[in-house]
Amino acid sequence: MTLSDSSNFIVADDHPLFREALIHAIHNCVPGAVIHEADSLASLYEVVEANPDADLLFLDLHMPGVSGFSALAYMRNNHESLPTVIVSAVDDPAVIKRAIQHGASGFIPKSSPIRTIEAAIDAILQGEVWLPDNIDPGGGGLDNEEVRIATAMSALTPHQFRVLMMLGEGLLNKQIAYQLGVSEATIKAHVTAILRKMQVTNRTQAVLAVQRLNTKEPGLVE
Amino acid sequence: MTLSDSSNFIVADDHPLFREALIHAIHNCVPGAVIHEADSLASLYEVVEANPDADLLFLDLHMPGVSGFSALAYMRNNHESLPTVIVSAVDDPAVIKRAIQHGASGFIPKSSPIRTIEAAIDAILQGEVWLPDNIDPGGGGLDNEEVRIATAMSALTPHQFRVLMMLGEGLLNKQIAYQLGVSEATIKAHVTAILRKMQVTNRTQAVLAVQRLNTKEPGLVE
DNA sequence: GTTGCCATTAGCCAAAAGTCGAATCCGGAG
DNA sequence: CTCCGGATTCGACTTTTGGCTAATGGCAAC
Repeated sequence: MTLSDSSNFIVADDHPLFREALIHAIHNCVPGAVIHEADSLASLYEVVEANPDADLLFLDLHMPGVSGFSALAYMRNNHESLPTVIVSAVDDPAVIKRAIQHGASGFIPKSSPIRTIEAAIDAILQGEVWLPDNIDPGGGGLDNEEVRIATAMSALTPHQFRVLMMLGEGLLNKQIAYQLGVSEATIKAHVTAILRKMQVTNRTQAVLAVQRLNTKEPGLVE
Repeated sequence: MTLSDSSNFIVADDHPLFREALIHAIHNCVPGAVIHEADSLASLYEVVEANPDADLLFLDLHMPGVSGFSALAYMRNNHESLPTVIVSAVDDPAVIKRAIQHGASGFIPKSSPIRTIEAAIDAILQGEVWLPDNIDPGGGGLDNEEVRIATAMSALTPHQFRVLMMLGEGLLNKQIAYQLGVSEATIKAHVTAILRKMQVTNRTQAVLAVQRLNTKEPGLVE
């Protein structure tokens, strides 16, 4: 009941069954909605590029190619006009808080009953920020270091971001080049740019930086 | 009131104030106890080597040089006769469960009242496994991958383990060599041995493996 | 169009990483 | 004591990284 007849949504989740269920819920909320699917970081790129006018992105925290808040931080700063809702099996309050602080427009735990999920979708389409019950997004802000990393990461170009994620899998330049179908020289150029922007001096440190956005553990008190 | 007059304890924690408080509590439980202190991974090594007959180790989860379960996994497999109690500011049930599954003889949250800490020490000296209230160590076991990593890590020699931890800080071979006072060639040899034992092909992958023992996030469901 | 950014690649070079084999040291078994 | 195995050390060699320059083409904004 919410929008024009040409509502465009993107659902990014690597679990086909859940994707289908989510799409079903969306259709219940917005009957005429057009929904595009992605099941990996690579396909998410394609879909987002192909649909720059999308109204909302449902993003799983863990997909092949990305894990944690990396993708969220990147999407938020490179496609500011595309609101992003996190859909995740994790329901740790700290994770939810961090997602919101990284710019998510809502957080839907996969464990939610369908009724709740539909209510969440409705609320978010109204422009609200939807959170599970009993979650207070207030309180302490993000770790300084985490903000710095997220900011640096959002300054990466799409290709650089993909390469960074592959560094995070421990791949060699050669392997990355092969998988992306480009020459090793290209990857080296990307890596150099990545190290600069992330303000680190080698790939291991870049990977460690990414890890800080990919774990529940923010900065470890005491 | 528990043991012979020559009880030997080791307290490893980088926070001087807390170390003192813990030592005080131990003295209350075992008046004649001899207590050795360590405030880093390096000093922990020295103290453990110097006191192979120690009766119990109180180990903080986060010290300069190590973070997470790495040190626990290593100690448990290289000094089997030395029971280890984790003392940590973290009190996430999942973390406590994993500590026990990695072979800890108990878990004492730093937030515990002194009375409780003393009760914990008493219980552990009796040979019991002490846990905070309302923690059930049962349930799902450790991630397969996590077990493999912990096992591989426990096969490392002391030097190799230290080098691995320093890899985990993103240091260069050169820097590690300087800090340990040996040549770069030596570090390279250690790294090669580490890569073999951890069954990975480069340092980035080794660091990623270590990270899996250093975060709350075990294997990420769904 | 012109300008600027991104992606791509080559080529070159210096530094870092990783492999191999060998020397040394050291603690325990015989 | 001698011998053995592992830990530690190190140098020589190969591969991988990372930095720099320069050139190409595409695409979007001005």
